[in-house]
Amino acid sequence: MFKNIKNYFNQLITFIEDDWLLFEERLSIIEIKKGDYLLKEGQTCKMVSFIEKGLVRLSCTIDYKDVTTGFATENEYISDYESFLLQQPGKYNIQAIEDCTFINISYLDLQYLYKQKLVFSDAGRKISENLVIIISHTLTALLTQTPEERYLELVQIKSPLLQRVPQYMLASYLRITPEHLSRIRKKISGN
Amino acid sequence: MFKNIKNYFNQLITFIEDDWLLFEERLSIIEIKKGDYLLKEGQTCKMVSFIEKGLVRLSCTIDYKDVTTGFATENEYISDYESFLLQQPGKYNIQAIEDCTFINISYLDLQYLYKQKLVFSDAGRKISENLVIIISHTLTALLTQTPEERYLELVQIKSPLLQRVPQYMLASYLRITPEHLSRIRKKISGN
DNA sequence: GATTTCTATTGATAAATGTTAATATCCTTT
DNA sequence: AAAGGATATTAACATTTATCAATAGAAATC
Repeated sequence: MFKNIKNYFNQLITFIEDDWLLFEERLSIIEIKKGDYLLKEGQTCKMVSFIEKGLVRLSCTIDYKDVTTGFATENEYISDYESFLLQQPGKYNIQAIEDCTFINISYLDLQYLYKQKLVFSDAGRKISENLVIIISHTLTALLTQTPEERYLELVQIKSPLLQRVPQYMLASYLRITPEHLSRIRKKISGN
Repeated sequence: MFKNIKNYFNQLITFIEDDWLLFEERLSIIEIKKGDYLLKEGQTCKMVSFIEKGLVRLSCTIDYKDVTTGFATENEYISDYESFLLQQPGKYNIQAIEDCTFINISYLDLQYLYKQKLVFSDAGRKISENLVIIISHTLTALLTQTPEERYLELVQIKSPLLQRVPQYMLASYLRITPEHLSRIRKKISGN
């Protein structure tokens, strides 16, 4: 069951067998169906979820409209990090675009582990650092690219994702209307 | 000399006197003049810099144009985190908008400290977590607000900063042209 | 203090993107 | 297979924002 999450951690850090045991007994598993929510805005995010299977989107409501701000899929983490880290009510929804299986660790269990051994604090630091890299890159892309360029990069880097996400959600993520995305796609495909 | 940086850390974590000694002997001080660069794109960012005095901007070059992506001032950190964390050449410049004094810690010294004591790894984790919160918030703002709304928030939250930054840099940061910012300001001030 | 350079504003026009509405396509469900 | 609902495309038009050009204002340099 924990093969994927173990692989993920092995890329970051060296756990000995004993660390794994301590870690695994803190994990919980949740399954939800397509369309269902793992987290709704206004709730305090209690856990970080490793995606064992499926695809989710991160969204929030702006001017009564639902805006997709990110996607995450197999072997990635998802959480409302701001809400999770501050343990305050957050602004984000996490919704399953496909049936999903999550492996979760709660805030309290994580704090417990951080205090137990340096290796856990190190792992937490590295995961945070990775997040900084990922979010920084997203931010830079948004600051420096046009919608068309962002779409092209998405096609290049996350092509498999495009097949699994409805276009209107992609448009929302790219910060353009579905109509405009449709025009960009037409233009790219060669008028 | 290290009063400000100590205050900053005391908000995050409890260092004992011994920790401070270990920490302080790893710090270095750099001063640069207005207009000069602490880091230029293409270089690998070797350190994280606490701003003791002054004001800097983070920028990168897009289509031969210089784009401001962030500001940082007294009692904040600045770095090209992506370049720093990966120890790879980066895309960002750090330029002094005013004469600056930085207190720096190098990548290698930081790795050394992380191995010494849990408290340093914990501090590093918390700083990364703070960064995640800050960058996430910036990202969300960019995803969900119009240029005018972003300007108004900037006025509210970082009013002192506005006095110190030329308007064309602000415009670049808001992702609009200086002309457009000028029009927004005119409109807000009451036609 | 005059000159020069950089910065900010304004107006006219162009380009990009959004809005609305109609139609077409695809997917479910029956 | 038909019906219904969701999603995607297309067109006409509106709005936002950028571009270009000219001018005004501010700040640095001599």
